Amino acid sequence: MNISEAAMKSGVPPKTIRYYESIGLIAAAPRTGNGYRDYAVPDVETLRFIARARGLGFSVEEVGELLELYRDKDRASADVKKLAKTRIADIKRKVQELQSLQATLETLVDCCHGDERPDCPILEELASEHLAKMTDGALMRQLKLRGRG
Amino acid sequence: MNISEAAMKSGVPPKTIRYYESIGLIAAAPRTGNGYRDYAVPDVETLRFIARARGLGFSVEEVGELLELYRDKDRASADVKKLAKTRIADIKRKVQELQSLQATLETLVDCCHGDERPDCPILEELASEHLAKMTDGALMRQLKLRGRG
DNA sequence: GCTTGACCTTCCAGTGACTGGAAGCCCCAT
DNA sequence: ATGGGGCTTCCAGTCACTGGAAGGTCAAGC
Repeated sequence: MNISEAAMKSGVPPKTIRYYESIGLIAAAPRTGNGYRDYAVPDVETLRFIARARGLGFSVEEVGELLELYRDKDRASADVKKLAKTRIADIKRKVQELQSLQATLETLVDCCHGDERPDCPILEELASEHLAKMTDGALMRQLKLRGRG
Repeated sequence: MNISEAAMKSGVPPKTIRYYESIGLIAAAPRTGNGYRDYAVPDVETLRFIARARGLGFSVEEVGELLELYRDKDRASADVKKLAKTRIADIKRKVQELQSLQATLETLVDCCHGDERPDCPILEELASEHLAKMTDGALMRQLKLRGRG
Protein backbone atom coordinates (compact mmCIF):
# COMPACT_ATOMS: atom_id res chain seq x y z
CA MET A 1 0.00 0.00 0.00
CA ASN A 2 0.98 3.63 -0.57
CA ILE A 3 2.25 5.88 2.15
CA SER A 4 -1.02 7.78 2.45
CA GLU A 5 -2.96 4.57 3.00
CA ALA A 6 -0.45 3.48 5.62
CA ALA A 7 -0.82 6.93 7.15
CA MET A 8 -4.60 6.64 7.27
CA LYS A 9 -4.52 3.17 8.76
CA SER A 10 -1.88 4.01 11.35
CA GLY A 11 -2.83 7.55 12.20
CA VAL A 12 0.71 8.73 11.48
CA PRO A 13 0.92 11.44 8.78
CA PRO A 14 2.94 10.65 5.64
CA LYS A 15 5.47 13.35 6.43
CA THR A 16 6.02 11.90 9.85
CA ILE A 17 6.41 8.38 8.46
CA ARG A 18 9.13 9.63 6.11
CA TYR A 19 10.68 11.46 9.02
CA TYR A 20 10.68 8.30 11.16
CA GLU A 21 12.37 6.50 8.30
CA SER A 22 14.93 9.27 7.90
CA ILE A 23 15.96 9.09 11.56
CA GLY A 24 16.05 5.31 11.48
CA LEU A 25 13.16 4.71 13.87
CA ILE A 26 11.61 2.45 11.26
CA ALA A 27 13.32 0.53 8.48
CA ALA A 28 13.32 2.02 4.97
CA ALA A 29 10.23 0.80 3.16
CA PRO A 30 10.72 -1.17 -0.07
CA ARG A 31 9.83 0.71 -3.26
CA THR A 32 7.51 -0.18 -6.08
CA GLY A 33 8.59 0.23 -9.72
CA ASN A 34 7.78 3.93 -9.74
CA GLY A 35 9.81 4.64 -6.63
CA TYR A 36 6.84 4.88 -4.27
CA ARG A 37 7.22 3.45 -0.78
CA ASP A 38 5.32 0.21 -0.37
CA TYR A 39 3.89 -0.72 3.02
CA ALA A 40 2.48 -3.97 4.35
CA VAL A 41 0.18 -4.68 7.29
CA PRO A 42 2.99 -5.29 9.82
CA ASP A 43 4.45 -1.88 8.97
CA VAL A 44 1.14 -0.28 9.80
CA GLU A 45 1.11 -2.17 13.08
CA THR A 46 4.56 -0.89 13.91
CA LEU A 47 3.39 2.63 13.14
CA ARG A 48 0.37 2.19 15.39
CA PHE A 49 2.65 0.91 18.12
CA ILE A 50 4.78 4.03 17.70
CA ALA A 51 1.74 6.29 17.70
CA ARG A 52 0.47 4.76 20.93
CA ALA A 53 3.82 4.95 22.66
CA ARG A 54 4.24 8.57 21.56
CA GLY A 55 0.70 9.21 22.76
CA LEU A 56 1.77 7.93 26.15
CA GLY A 57 4.50 10.54 26.22
CA PHE A 58 7.50 8.38 25.40
CA SER A 59 10.16 10.27 23.45
CA VAL A 60 11.04 9.05 19.98
CA GLU A 61 14.28 7.71 21.41
CA GLU A 62 12.38 5.79 24.08
CA VAL A 63 9.99 4.49 21.46
CA GLY A 64 13.05 3.16 19.66
CA GLU A 65 14.03 1.29 22.81
CA LEU A 66 10.50 -0.04 23.24
CA LEU A 67 10.48 -1.25 19.65
CA GLU A 68 13.77 -3.04 20.20
CA LEU A 69 12.44 -4.58 23.37
CA TYR A 70 9.26 -5.48 21.55
CA ARG A 71 11.12 -7.24 18.76
CA ASP A 72 13.62 -8.87 21.09
CA LYS A 73 12.31 -12.28 22.05
CA ASP A 74 14.53 -12.42 25.11
CA ARG A 75 13.58 -9.00 26.38
CA ALA A 76 13.07 -8.64 30.08
CA SER A 77 9.73 -7.12 30.98
CA ALA A 78 11.59 -5.44 33.85
CA ASP A 79 13.27 -3.16 31.32
CA VAL A 80 9.96 -2.03 29.92
CA LYS A 81 8.54 -1.53 33.38
CA LYS A 82 11.53 0.59 34.31
CA LEU A 83 11.05 2.77 31.25
CA ALA A 84 7.37 3.24 32.08
CA LYS A 85 8.16 4.07 35.70
CA THR A 86 10.67 6.70 34.67
CA ARG A 87 8.00 8.22 32.49
CA ILE A 88 5.52 8.24 35.38
CA ALA A 89 8.04 10.00 37.61
CA ASP A 90 8.64 12.58 34.88
CA ILE A 91 4.93 13.16 34.54
CA LYS A 92 4.43 13.54 38.28
CA ARG A 93 7.19 16.12 38.49
CA LYS A 94 5.78 18.00 35.53
CA VAL A 95 2.26 17.97 36.99
CA GLN A 96 3.48 19.34 40.32
CA GLU A 97 5.43 22.03 38.56
CA LEU A 98 2.43 23.03 36.48
CA GLN A 99 0.11 23.04 39.49
CA SER A 100 2.36 25.36 41.46
CA LEU A 101 2.54 27.58 38.39
CA GLN A 102 -1.22 27.51 38.20
CA ALA A 103 -1.61 28.40 41.87
CA THR A 104 0.71 31.37 41.48
CA LEU A 105 -1.09 32.62 38.41
CA GLU A 106 -4.48 32.17 40.04
CA THR A 107 -3.40 34.16 43.08
CA LEU A 108 -2.23 36.87 40.73
CA VAL A 109 -5.44 36.82 38.71
CA ASP A 110 -7.56 36.91 41.86
CA CYS A 111 -5.70 40.02 42.98
CA CYS A 112 -6.13 41.68 39.59
CA HIS A 113 -9.16 43.93 39.36
CA GLY A 114 -9.22 43.48 35.59
CA ASP A 115 -10.82 46.78 34.70
CA GLU A 116 -9.34 49.62 32.69
CA ARG A 117 -7.27 51.10 35.51
CA PRO A 118 -3.60 51.05 34.57
CA ASP A 119 -2.21 49.62 37.78
CA CYS A 120 -2.12 45.86 37.47
CA PRO A 121 -1.09 43.55 40.33
CA ILE A 122 0.16 40.91 37.90
CA LEU A 123 2.62 43.22 36.22
CA GLU A 124 3.64 44.65 39.57
CA GLU A 125 4.27 41.21 40.92
CA LEU A 126 6.26 40.32 37.82
CA ALA A 127 8.30 43.52 38.21
CA SER A 128 8.84 43.26 41.97
CA GLU A 129 11.55 41.35 43.80
CA HIS A 130 8.88 39.45 45.75
CA LEU A 131 8.28 36.58 43.45
CA ALA A 132 11.97 36.27 42.70
CA LYS A 133 13.04 33.36 44.88
CA MET A 134 9.93 31.42 44.08
CA THR A 135 9.96 31.68 40.32
CA ASP A 136 13.71 31.51 39.98
CA GLY A 137 13.51 28.07 41.52
CA ALA A 138 10.65 27.26 39.22
CA LEU A 139 12.55 28.65 36.28
CA MET A 140 15.58 26.54 37.04
CA ARG A 141 13.54 23.39 37.34
CA GLN A 142 11.67 24.38 34.22
CA LEU A 143 14.94 24.82 32.38
CA LYS A 144 16.17 21.45 33.49
CA LEU A 145 12.92 19.76 32.56
CA ARG A 146 12.83 21.35 29.15
CA GLY A 147 13.20 19.06 26.19
CA ARG A 148 11.67 16.37 28.31
CA GLY A 149 8.01 16.84 27.99
CA MET B 1 28.09 46.58 33.37
CA ASN B 2 29.23 43.65 31.22
CA ILE B 3 26.90 40.98 29.95
CA SER B 4 28.08 38.39 32.47
CA GLU B 5 27.37 40.71 35.37
CA ALA B 6 23.92 41.47 33.97
CA ALA B 7 23.48 37.72 33.58
CA MET B 8 24.41 37.07 37.19
CA LYS B 9 22.17 39.82 38.53
CA SER B 10 19.20 38.82 36.39
CA GLY B 11 19.58 35.07 36.38
CA VAL B 12 19.45 35.02 32.57
CA PRO B 13 22.54 33.44 30.96
CA PRO B 14 24.65 35.63 28.63
CA LYS B 15 23.83 33.46 25.64
CA THR B 16 20.14 33.84 26.35
CA ILE B 17 20.45 37.62 26.75
CA ARG B 18 22.09 37.83 23.32
CA TYR B 19 19.39 35.56 21.97
CA TYR B 20 16.66 37.81 23.39
CA GLU B 21 18.35 40.75 21.74
CA SER B 22 18.62 38.91 18.44
CA ILE B 23 14.91 38.15 18.35
CA GLY B 24 14.03 41.68 19.40
CA LEU B 25 12.53 40.83 22.78
CA ILE B 26 14.85 43.37 24.34
CA ALA B 27 16.45 46.42 22.73
CA ALA B 28 20.03 46.15 21.50
CA ALA B 29 22.33 47.17 24.35
CA PRO B 30 24.66 50.11 23.77
CA ARG B 31 28.32 49.21 23.32
CA THR B 32 31.40 50.41 25.13
CA GLY B 33 34.53 51.48 23.21
CA ASN B 34 35.70 47.90 22.83
CA GLY B 35 32.41 46.69 21.42
CA TYR B 36 31.19 45.02 24.59
CA ARG B 37 27.51 45.28 25.46
CA ASP B 38 26.91 47.71 28.30
CA TYR B 39 23.98 47.16 30.66
CA ALA B 40 22.40 49.39 33.26
CA VAL B 41 20.19 48.58 36.25
CA PRO B 42 16.85 48.98 34.39
CA ASP B 43 18.04 46.45 31.82
CA VAL B 44 18.66 43.95 34.58
CA GLU B 45 15.17 44.65 35.90
CA THR B 46 13.71 43.99 32.49
CA LEU B 47 15.64 40.73 32.32
CA ARG B 48 14.36 39.73 35.76
CA PHE B 49 10.83 40.56 34.63
CA ILE B 50 11.34 38.32 31.62
CA ALA B 51 12.82 35.55 33.74
CA ARG B 52 9.84 35.64 36.10
CA ALA B 53 7.29 35.69 33.31
CA ARG B 54 9.06 32.78 31.58
CA GLY B 55 9.16 31.01 34.93
CA LEU B 56 5.39 31.38 35.06
CA GLY B 57 5.17 29.59 31.76
CA PHE B 58 4.50 32.50 29.44
CA SER B 59 5.99 31.98 25.99
CA VAL B 60 8.61 34.42 24.79
CA GLU B 61 5.98 35.93 22.51
CA GLU B 62 3.62 36.42 25.44
CA VAL B 63 6.44 37.91 27.47
CA GLY B 64 6.86 40.40 24.65
CA GLU B 65 3.19 41.36 25.00
CA LEU B 66 3.53 41.64 28.77
CA LEU B 67 6.57 43.88 28.38
CA GLU B 68 4.65 46.11 25.98
CA LEU B 69 1.73 46.23 28.38
CA TYR B 70 4.15 46.92 31.20
CA ARG B 71 5.75 49.83 29.40
CA ASP B 72 2.46 51.17 28.09
CA LYS B 73 1.13 53.69 30.54
CA ASP B 74 -2.39 53.38 29.19
CA ARG B 75 -2.44 49.63 29.35
CA ALA B 76 -5.60 47.98 30.53
CA SER B 77 -5.07 45.53 33.35
CA ALA B 78 -7.86 43.52 31.75
CA ASP B 79 -5.48 42.62 28.91
CA VAL B 80 -2.93 41.26 31.32
CA LYS B 81 -5.58 39.37 33.25
CA LYS B 82 -6.81 37.83 30.01
CA LEU B 83 -3.31 36.67 29.13
CA ALA B 84 -2.87 35.14 32.58
CA LYS B 85 -6.24 33.42 32.37
CA THR B 86 -5.40 31.92 29.00
CA ARG B 87 -2.21 30.58 30.52
CA ILE B 88 -4.14 29.08 33.44
CA ALA B 89 -6.51 27.34 31.04
CA ASP B 90 -3.53 26.00 29.08
CA ILE B 91 -1.98 24.69 32.27
CA LYS B 92 -5.20 23.04 33.41
CA ARG B 93 -5.60 21.26 30.11
CA LYS B 94 -1.99 20.13 30.17
CA VAL B 95 -2.30 18.87 33.75
CA GLN B 96 -5.41 16.85 32.91
CA GLU B 97 -3.71 15.40 29.88
CA LEU B 98 -0.67 14.43 31.89
CA GLN B 99 -2.76 12.92 34.67
CA SER B 100 -4.70 10.72 32.28
CA LEU B 101 -1.38 9.69 30.74
CA GLN B 102 -0.13 8.89 34.21
CA ALA B 103 -3.20 6.83 35.05
CA THR B 104 -2.82 4.80 31.89
CA LEU B 105 0.85 4.18 32.50
CA GLU B 106 0.23 3.25 36.12
CA THR B 107 -2.44 0.75 35.16
CA LEU B 108 0.02 -0.74 32.71
CA VAL B 109 2.83 -0.85 35.25
CA ASP B 110 0.57 -2.43 37.87
CA CYS B 111 -0.29 -5.18 35.42
CA CYS B 112 3.36 -5.73 34.51
CA HIS B 113 4.99 -8.48 36.56
CA GLY B 114 8.40 -6.91 35.97
CA ASP B 115 10.44 -10.06 36.18
CA GLU B 116 12.52 -11.71 33.48
CA ARG B 117 9.63 -13.40 31.72
CA PRO B 118 9.42 -12.18 28.14
CA ASP B 119 5.68 -11.49 27.97
CA CYS B 120 5.06 -7.94 29.04
CA PRO B 121 1.59 -6.41 29.44
CA ILE B 122 2.87 -2.95 28.61
CA LEU B 123 4.22 -3.95 25.22
CA GLU B 124 1.14 -6.06 24.58
CA GLU B 125 -1.09 -3.15 25.37
CA LEU B 126 0.99 -0.91 23.13
CA ALA B 127 0.77 -3.48 20.34
CA SER B 128 -2.93 -4.27 20.75
CA GLU B 129 -5.90 -2.48 19.27
CA HIS B 130 -7.33 -1.98 22.74
CA LEU B 131 -5.69 1.24 23.72
CA ALA B 132 -6.21 2.66 20.27
CA LYS B 133 -9.22 4.88 20.72
CA MET B 134 -7.98 6.14 24.03
CA THR B 135 -4.49 7.08 23.06
CA ASP B 136 -5.36 8.27 19.62
CA GLY B 137 -7.48 10.92 21.24
CA ALA B 138 -4.65 11.67 23.60
CA LEU B 139 -2.22 11.74 20.72
CA MET B 140 -4.32 14.21 18.79
CA ARG B 141 -4.67 16.52 21.75
CA GLN B 142 -0.98 16.07 22.42
CA LEU B 143 -0.20 17.06 18.86
CA LYS B 144 -2.34 20.14 19.09
CA LEU B 145 -0.86 21.14 22.43
CA ARG B 146 2.69 20.68 21.27
CA GLY B 147 4.80 23.76 21.00
CA ARG B 148 2.71 25.21 23.80
CA GLY B 149 4.42 24.17 26.86
C1' DG C 1 -3.69 12.00 -26.82
C1' DC C 2 -4.02 15.59 -23.56
C1' DT C 3 -5.20 17.81 -19.55
C1' DT C 4 -6.27 17.89 -14.79
C1' DG C 5 -5.66 16.81 -10.29
C1' DA C 6 -4.16 13.96 -6.81
C1' DC C 7 -0.74 11.29 -5.66
C1' DC C 8 4.31 10.43 -4.89
C1' DT C 9 9.41 11.79 -4.51
C1' DT C 10 13.39 14.77 -2.67
C1' DC C 11 15.33 18.47 -0.30
C1' DC C 12 15.39 22.83 2.19
C1' DA C 13 13.79 25.73 5.73
C1' DG C 14 11.34 26.88 9.81
C1' DT C 15 9.24 26.09 14.47
C1' DG C 16 10.65 27.48 20.13
C1' DA C 17 13.88 28.65 23.06
C1' DC C 18 17.72 28.17 23.56
C1' DT C 19 22.75 25.89 23.86
C1' DG C 20 27.46 24.44 22.37
C1' DG C 21 31.37 25.44 20.04
C1' DA C 22 34.76 27.65 16.96
C1' DA C 23 37.40 31.63 15.64
C1' DG C 24 39.00 35.72 16.86
C1' DC C 25 39.34 40.31 19.62
C1' DC C 26 40.24 42.57 24.32
C1' DC C 27 41.93 43.31 28.93
C1' DC C 28 44.52 42.55 33.02
C1' DA C 29 47.94 40.34 35.90
C1' DT C 30 52.25 38.28 36.25
C1' DA D 1 54.94 38.78 26.45
C1' DT D 2 52.25 35.30 27.95
C1' DG D 3 48.30 33.24 30.01
C1' DG D 4 43.70 33.11 31.20
C1' DG D 5 39.77 34.88 31.36
C1' DG D 6 36.43 38.05 29.37
C1' DC D 7 33.88 39.50 25.08
C1' DT D 8 32.33 39.33 20.06
C1' DT D 9 30.22 36.90 15.89
C1' DC D 10 28.30 33.18 13.45
C1' DC D 11 27.15 28.34 12.61
C1' DA D 12 25.18 24.16 14.02
C1' DG D 13 22.47 21.28 16.88
C1' DT D 14 18.57 20.13 19.91
C1' DC D 15 13.29 17.72 19.45
C1' DA D 16 9.74 16.12 16.65
C1' DC D 17 8.01 17.33 13.33
C1' DT D 18 5.69 20.56 9.50
C1' DG D 19 5.35 23.47 5.32
C1' DG D 20 6.56 24.27 0.88
C1' DA D 21 8.91 24.09 -3.63
C1' DA D 22 10.20 21.48 -7.66
C1' DG D 23 9.44 17.72 -10.17
C1' DG D 24 7.93 12.61 -11.43
C1' DT D 25 3.66 9.39 -11.80
C1' DC D 26 -0.90 7.76 -12.31
C1' DA D 27 -5.93 7.38 -13.28
C1' DA D 28 -10.00 9.60 -15.09
C1' DG D 29 -12.41 12.30 -18.28
C1' DC D 30 -12.86 14.67 -22.74
